[in-house]
Amino acid sequence: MVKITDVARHAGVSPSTVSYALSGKRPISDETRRRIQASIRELGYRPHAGARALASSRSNVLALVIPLRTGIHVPVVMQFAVSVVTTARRYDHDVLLLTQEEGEEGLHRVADTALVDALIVMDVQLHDPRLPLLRALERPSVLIGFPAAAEGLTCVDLDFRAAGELCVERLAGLGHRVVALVGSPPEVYVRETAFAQRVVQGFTAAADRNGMASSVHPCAATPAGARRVAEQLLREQPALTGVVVHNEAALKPLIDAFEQLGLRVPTDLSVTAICPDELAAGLRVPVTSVALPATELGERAAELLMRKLGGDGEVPEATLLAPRLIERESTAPRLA
Amino acid sequence: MVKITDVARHAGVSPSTVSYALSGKRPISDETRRRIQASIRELGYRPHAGARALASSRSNVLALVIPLRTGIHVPVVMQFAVSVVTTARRYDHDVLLLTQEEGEEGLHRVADTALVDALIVMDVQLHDPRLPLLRALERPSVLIGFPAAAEGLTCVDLDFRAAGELCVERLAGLGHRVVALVGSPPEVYVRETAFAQRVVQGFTAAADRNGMASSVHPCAATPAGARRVAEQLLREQPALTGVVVHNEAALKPLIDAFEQLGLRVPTDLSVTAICPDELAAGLRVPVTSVALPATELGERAAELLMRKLGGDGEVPEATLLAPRLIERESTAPRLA
DNA sequence: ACCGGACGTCGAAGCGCTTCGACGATGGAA
DNA sequence: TTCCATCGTCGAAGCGCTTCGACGTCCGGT
Repeated sequence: MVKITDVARHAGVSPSTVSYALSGKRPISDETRRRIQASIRELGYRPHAGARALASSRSNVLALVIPLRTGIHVPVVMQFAVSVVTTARRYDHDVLLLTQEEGEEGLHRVADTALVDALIVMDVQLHDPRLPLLRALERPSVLIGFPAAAEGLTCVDLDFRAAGELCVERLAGLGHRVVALVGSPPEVYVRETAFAQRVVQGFTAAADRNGMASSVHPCAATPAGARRVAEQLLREQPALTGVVVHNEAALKPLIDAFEQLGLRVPTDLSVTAICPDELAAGLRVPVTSVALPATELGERAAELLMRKLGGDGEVPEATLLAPRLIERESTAPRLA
Repeated sequence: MVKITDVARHAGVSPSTVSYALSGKRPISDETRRRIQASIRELGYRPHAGARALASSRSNVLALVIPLRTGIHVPVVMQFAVSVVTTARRYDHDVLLLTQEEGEEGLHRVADTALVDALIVMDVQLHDPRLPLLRALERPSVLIGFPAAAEGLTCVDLDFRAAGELCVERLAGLGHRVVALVGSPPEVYVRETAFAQRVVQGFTAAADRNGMASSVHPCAATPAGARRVAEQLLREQPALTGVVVHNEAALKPLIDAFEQLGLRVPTDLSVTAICPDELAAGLRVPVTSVALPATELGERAAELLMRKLGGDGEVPEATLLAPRLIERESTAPRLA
């Protein structure tokens, strides 16, 4: 193994000069720097990660905790992970992969051994048991998703409220006057995450603002549940022409149910959804939807972390990404 | 930060004794060990990863290179990654995530800086440019997939030949006498990977062994291509009752085409496939299939790597996992 | 002409851990 | 009883890097 002293000798300088030439933490003359760089190339020098970490107390590694729970859309997680890795590399950092299974002990381990400099935690629950730990940890972290009490934590997520609004605004723009939100299963509104409620808020606010008649319907994540909701809507809201779906599992069966009940999409009924793009695009009738911007979330999370590590002042505690609606074939102007 | 000297002082021993108590590399009396462990718990000691890596030249981190190319099934990659992480943890190792994008330079970086002790490389191509590097690297590696020349490399993969055989044997067992293999797109047989050819070999061998009439049909990965192959099969092989599909993209359109042409699956035609489970199980007619055992592959890869690191003698260069066929609804006995 | 500061470099002191050699104590073999 | 091997522990020497303080040199300001 070629080490810094070898480079120093080869370039005719001291090891510290090589180090400074590499880090730029002190001025080095162009001439010297060039000579050092030539030596580095010639000898194929690579600084030893462990030694560097020990001396500088910086490992240049981030931890990424990925969820394992069923129900989350795998391609989205993957997209996110890739985006984090790519972004981290731009800042000369690597990414250590942890599974949620490791729990708090895992966080402790990588943080306390100084294996990583910082952490990104995905799939944060409303009352996540890891929160106190993340607050107490001496290393910075960024969460994906918003827990109930986010004070003192840096969080990134899609702005679900705005997403709800956006779906409604789109339907309003197409002339729809009566809309319904088909939401997550009832239990989700209680436990898990706050995002479900945020969607409801946005949906309702936008409907009110536009003087639309609106209603909200939690929906079980099963075909039968979707069918039930579809029937109920037809019965109770005969004037309904616009639906917003925030329930991945129910989206397809819901559309099927509507069509079986005699409503064509988008001719009779316009549908928008908040769900992964692949899901929306892959249906028989591709659905106009607001996607979860996994790549952008990953990038933001990594960048926030780098800023925290850099000590560039404070970073915002909450980052909400603006939703973007992708027009597909499930929406149409309301028939006069 | 609490360090080993703190623990040593607290326990009334020397730092080296603490180290030996932890590593077990020298005998330590029960009494002393207990005292040390109590001190560790009480002080909350965690050895510094960098220091440990520097002193022992072992980082206890594996690199995992995941593919980004489109066309590979994301959930399978994810399953694989999780499995590697889980297995690595059993051996007290962590996993650093690299994307294929980093290429050879990335491998060099993590290996030469001693950031990782060993590497797992997924999605290996037939003539992968990284092979010479992996051979030359001072750190052990395991490949997922078989390149053209695998000498000197440790490779793990599904036994695609046996998978082809298994599909045919199943059809033979159901009484089918005339079978066809609908394979990968023509270009795949040239470039990319050897697995396509292995499936053909297995398919043909098993058909011959069972005295079946058989034919092989490369197939473009498009609905139109699938349709074309279906039509051709009906025309040229009127007695055909069994099909093996080794082409993810063509599976669904192929079945659709058959049914549109008047063949019911499985009544008139039995179909087996080699493809990810989710795909096979998610179709209108769930398809009897041989799955890619991602979890087991990940576990095997990690375990092989640990053995190589442990220096427990030699490990086999090639590990082929036995295929397992999952019975679904696309196969039935041949009608008399 | 003189002084202060920036520039460019060096030497040395660690960072926290592992590991090697050494050494007394113990115990079984001769 | 003597000797040697083993056990259990210690001290010291690094592992390869960063960083701090120091020191000459050069330059511009006064």
